[in-house]
Amino acid sequence: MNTKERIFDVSLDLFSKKGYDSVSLREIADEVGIKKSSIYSHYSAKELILIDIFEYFTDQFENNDLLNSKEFLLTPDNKALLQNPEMFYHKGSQAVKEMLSEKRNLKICKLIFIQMHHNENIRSFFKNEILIKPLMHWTNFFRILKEKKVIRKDTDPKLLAKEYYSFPIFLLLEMFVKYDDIPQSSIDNFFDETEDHILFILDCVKVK
Amino acid sequence: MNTKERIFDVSLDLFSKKGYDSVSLREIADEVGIKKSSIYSHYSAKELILIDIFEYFTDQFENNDLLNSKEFLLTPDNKALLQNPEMFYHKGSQAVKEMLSEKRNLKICKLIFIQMHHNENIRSFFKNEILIKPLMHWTNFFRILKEKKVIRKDTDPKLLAKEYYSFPIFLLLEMFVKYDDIPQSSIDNFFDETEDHILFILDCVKVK
DNA sequence: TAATATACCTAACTAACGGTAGGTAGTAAA
DNA sequence: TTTACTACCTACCGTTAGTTAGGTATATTA
Repeated sequence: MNTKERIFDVSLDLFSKKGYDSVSLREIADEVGIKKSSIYSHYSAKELILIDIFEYFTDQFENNDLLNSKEFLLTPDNKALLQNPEMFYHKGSQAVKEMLSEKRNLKICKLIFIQMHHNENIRSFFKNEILIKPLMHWTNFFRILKEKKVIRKDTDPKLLAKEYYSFPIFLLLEMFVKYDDIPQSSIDNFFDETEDHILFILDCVKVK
Repeated sequence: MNTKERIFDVSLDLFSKKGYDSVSLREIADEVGIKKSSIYSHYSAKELILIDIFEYFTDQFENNDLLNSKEFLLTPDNKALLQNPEMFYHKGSQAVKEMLSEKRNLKICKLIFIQMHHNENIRSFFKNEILIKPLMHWTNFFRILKEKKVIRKDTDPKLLAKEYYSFPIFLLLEMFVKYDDIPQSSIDNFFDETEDHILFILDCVKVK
């Protein structure tokens, strides 16, 4: 593992625990085992480390196979979906699981939660990619289920989207507040609870 | 309005927008219209401003009449609750509404969301008072409803508590990410959406 | 009227920050 | 063998942070 990667990982680790501003280059250098000025051989400014971390994440976000797969795309003709909406949820959940199973990504995710109020780029990423787009996605999901009479007609797709989505976001927030280093058991638990949750919601609104 | 109060309010305003560390005493002093060293006539250290703000909030939290009223206390013998659980929710919601209707409290609430990852006191306050205790409260709520057969017996009070509570927390987070200054319309909307939400949940699990 | 306290000021201090200059040892290419 | 580059070093820079010292004008109290 080369020095630049070590700087990347040490920075990410510290940033995700204390926030960007509270971590000094001296601290990073100490942890890596070099002098602070040597960091400049790899990153020409502190902020470029943060940008690098953030780019690493968004690249993965955009290139995630499952999130972009045809199976994940929701169309009104998707027979499999209509017969088994839980299956469709499962696909999406798989994509998130794949992403968060890498420790780096989980740390970046935490960093985003911590840092979004202090950095305009991260804030707008959170707003668009973590709030608006997923909510649109799930609204569409419930809208189609409603059109196709899989779920009751007195339901509001937009409300249901929030009903569904607020739960895992809450769990993430809870996790990030609770732990500096997030244990694997807690991650597993996150997916279990979210699974129970979607089953509950679907059971509530399905046409019996 | 005396100078100390002005320092309090200006600090709260800036802290809730940019976070504690990103706001300098110069900035606060400029906004108040005095020199930075004059702040020390009122607060002997920067952190004492934050502590003062935080104490102001927790005092209100502990002394909130509605939250401590008998009507709010949940007992298995509470006939009114069993006949109309929506009413019980309404009481709790009133207490929160009363609290957040004061602009200062809303700003402090935002400050807590922003600052909790950087301050151990605020983090543990959030963990205990905003996460653990409310979840216990709502678990108890659903547990009694279940015992008294108001809601279905195949429900899990703990899951229901999270089902209920994750939603308003999500809305708060959404609001704090979206706005620097939170407009009244957004606050009104928060309570409307939360009301729709609890009605939806109760409707889902009620014995018909 | 004299003494005291308050609320502000200017000016300076110390510590820490991100960043730069300039040098050195080791490696690789010409 | 010379040249050039890389990755690191020591030492220092300017800036800004929170904080303190010491002074002044105003208002209150003895």
